[in-house]
Amino acid sequence: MQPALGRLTPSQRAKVTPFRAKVLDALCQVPRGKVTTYKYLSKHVGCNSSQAIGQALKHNPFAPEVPCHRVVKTDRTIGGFSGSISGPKIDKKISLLRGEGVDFSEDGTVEAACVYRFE
DNA sequence: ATTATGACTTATT
DNA sequence: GAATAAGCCATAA
Repeated sequence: MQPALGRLTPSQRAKVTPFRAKVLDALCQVPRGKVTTYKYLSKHVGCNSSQAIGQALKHNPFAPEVPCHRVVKTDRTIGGFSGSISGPKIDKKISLLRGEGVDFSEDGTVEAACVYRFE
Protein backbone atom coordinates (compact mmCIF):
# COMPACT_ATOMS: atom_id res chain seq x y z
CA MET A 1 0.00 0.00 0.00
CA GLN A 2 1.10 3.53 -0.54
CA PRO A 3 2.59 5.34 2.37
CA ALA A 4 0.35 7.89 3.97
CA LEU A 5 0.96 10.93 1.88
CA GLY A 6 1.25 13.08 4.88
CA ARG A 7 1.47 16.74 4.60
CA LEU A 8 3.81 19.18 6.14
CA THR A 9 3.58 19.14 9.89
CA PRO A 10 2.79 22.38 11.71
CA SER A 11 6.30 22.41 13.09
CA GLN A 12 7.74 22.24 9.65
CA ARG A 13 5.46 24.92 8.34
CA ALA A 14 6.60 27.19 11.12
CA LYS A 15 10.23 26.79 10.18
CA VAL A 16 9.98 27.88 6.58
CA THR A 17 8.39 30.69 4.64
CA PRO A 18 4.73 30.29 3.61
CA PHE A 19 5.72 29.81 0.03
CA ARG A 20 8.11 26.98 0.85
CA ALA A 21 5.52 25.41 3.13
CA LYS A 22 3.11 25.30 0.24
CA VAL A 23 5.70 23.79 -2.05
CA LEU A 24 6.72 21.14 0.44
CA ASP A 25 3.14 20.33 1.24
CA ALA A 26 2.37 19.79 -2.40
CA LEU A 27 5.46 17.66 -2.69
CA CYS A 28 4.19 15.38 0.04
CA GLN A 29 1.21 14.62 -2.16
CA VAL A 30 3.36 12.93 -4.76
CA PRO A 31 2.89 9.18 -4.37
CA ARG A 32 5.80 6.83 -3.98
CA GLY A 33 7.06 5.58 -7.33
CA LYS A 34 6.17 8.83 -9.05
CA VAL A 35 7.83 12.15 -9.60
CA THR A 36 6.68 15.63 -10.42
CA THR A 37 8.25 18.57 -12.17
CA TYR A 38 9.22 22.03 -11.08
CA LYS A 39 6.67 23.47 -13.43
CA TYR A 40 3.76 21.41 -12.19
CA LEU A 41 4.68 22.37 -8.68
CA SER A 42 4.95 26.02 -9.56
CA LYS A 43 1.56 25.92 -11.17
CA HIS A 44 0.07 24.06 -8.26
CA VAL A 45 1.30 26.63 -5.77
CA GLY A 46 0.19 29.47 -7.97
CA CYS A 47 3.36 31.03 -9.23
CA ASN A 48 4.73 30.88 -12.71
CA SER A 49 8.35 30.38 -11.88
CA SER A 50 9.93 26.98 -11.68
CA GLN A 51 13.06 28.72 -10.58
CA ALA A 52 11.38 29.77 -7.37
CA ILE A 53 10.51 26.13 -6.76
CA GLY A 54 14.10 25.11 -7.22
CA GLN A 55 15.07 27.77 -4.75
CA ALA A 56 12.59 26.41 -2.27
CA LEU A 57 13.99 22.90 -2.55
CA LYS A 58 17.69 23.45 -2.85
CA HIS A 59 18.21 23.73 0.89
CA ASN A 60 15.60 21.28 1.91
CA PRO A 61 15.49 21.40 5.70
CA PHE A 62 13.44 18.20 5.96
CA ALA A 63 15.58 15.89 3.92
CA PRO A 64 13.95 12.43 4.05
CA GLU A 65 10.59 13.58 5.30
CA VAL A 66 9.88 15.65 2.28
CA PRO A 67 10.56 13.67 -0.89
CA CYS A 68 12.50 16.38 -2.63
CA HIS A 69 14.10 13.74 -4.84
CA ARG A 70 10.74 13.27 -6.52
CA VAL A 71 11.12 16.46 -8.46
CA VAL A 72 12.58 16.54 -11.95
CA LYS A 73 12.81 19.09 -14.69
CA THR A 74 10.05 19.66 -17.20
CA ASP A 75 11.83 17.69 -19.92
CA ARG A 76 11.98 14.83 -17.39
CA THR A 77 15.73 15.00 -17.00
CA ILE A 78 16.89 14.33 -13.49
CA GLY A 79 17.31 17.89 -12.32
CA GLY A 80 19.28 18.54 -9.16
CA PHE A 81 19.67 17.15 -5.68
CA SER A 82 21.28 18.23 -2.43
CA GLY A 83 22.36 21.52 -3.85
CA SER A 84 24.04 20.05 -6.91
CA ILE A 85 22.89 19.69 -10.46
CA SER A 86 25.28 16.82 -11.16
CA GLY A 87 27.76 14.58 -9.40
CA PRO A 88 27.46 11.72 -6.90
CA LYS A 89 24.42 13.27 -5.27
CA ILE A 90 22.50 13.06 -8.48
CA ASP A 91 23.46 9.42 -8.70
CA LYS A 92 22.01 8.90 -5.25
CA LYS A 93 18.83 10.64 -6.28
CA ILE A 94 18.43 8.24 -9.17
CA SER A 95 19.04 5.28 -6.89
CA LEU A 96 16.40 6.49 -4.49
CA LEU A 97 13.87 6.89 -7.25
CA ARG A 98 14.68 3.49 -8.69
CA GLY A 99 14.22 2.03 -5.25
CA GLU A 100 10.75 3.54 -5.20
CA GLY A 101 9.79 2.04 -8.52
CA VAL A 102 10.43 4.95 -10.86
CA ASP A 103 11.60 3.91 -14.32
CA PHE A 104 14.29 5.68 -16.28
CA SER A 105 15.09 5.77 -19.97
CA GLU A 106 18.59 5.30 -21.26
CA ASP A 107 18.97 9.06 -21.46
CA GLY A 108 18.59 9.23 -17.73
CA THR A 109 15.17 10.76 -18.14
CA VAL A 110 12.17 9.65 -16.15
CA GLU A 111 9.46 7.73 -17.97
CA ALA A 112 6.46 9.92 -18.69
CA ALA A 113 4.17 7.40 -17.02
CA CYS A 114 5.88 8.03 -13.69
CA VAL A 115 5.16 11.74 -13.68
CA TYR A 116 2.53 12.94 -11.24
CA ARG A 117 0.62 15.90 -12.64
CA PHE A 118 -1.60 16.76 -9.69
CA GLU A 119 -4.57 15.32 -11.51
C1' DA B 1 14.40 49.27 -0.82
C1' DT B 2 17.87 47.39 -3.90
C1' DT B 3 21.05 43.75 -5.60
C1' DA B 4 22.51 39.27 -6.47
C1' DT B 5 21.60 34.37 -6.74
C1' DG B 6 19.52 30.06 -8.34
C1' DA B 7 17.96 21.99 -7.83
C1' DC B 8 14.25 26.47 -13.98
C1' DT B 9 12.19 27.38 -18.79
C1' DT B 10 11.98 29.06 -23.27
C1' DA B 11 13.80 31.36 -27.23
C1' DT B 12 17.67 32.54 -29.93
C1' DT B 13 22.31 31.97 -31.96
C1' DG C 1 22.77 19.82 -30.21
C1' DA C 2 25.48 23.03 -27.21
C1' DA C 3 25.97 27.79 -25.55
C1' DT C 4 23.79 32.35 -24.45
C1' DA C 5 20.33 35.56 -23.22
C1' DA C 6 16.17 36.87 -21.38
C1' DG C 7 12.15 36.00 -18.38
C1' DC C 8 10.51 34.41 -14.08
C1' DC C 9 9.80 34.74 -8.77
C1' DA C 10 11.17 33.81 -3.87
C1' DT C 11 15.18 34.44 -0.69
C1' DA C 12 19.18 36.18 1.53
C1' DA C 13 22.34 39.89 2.31
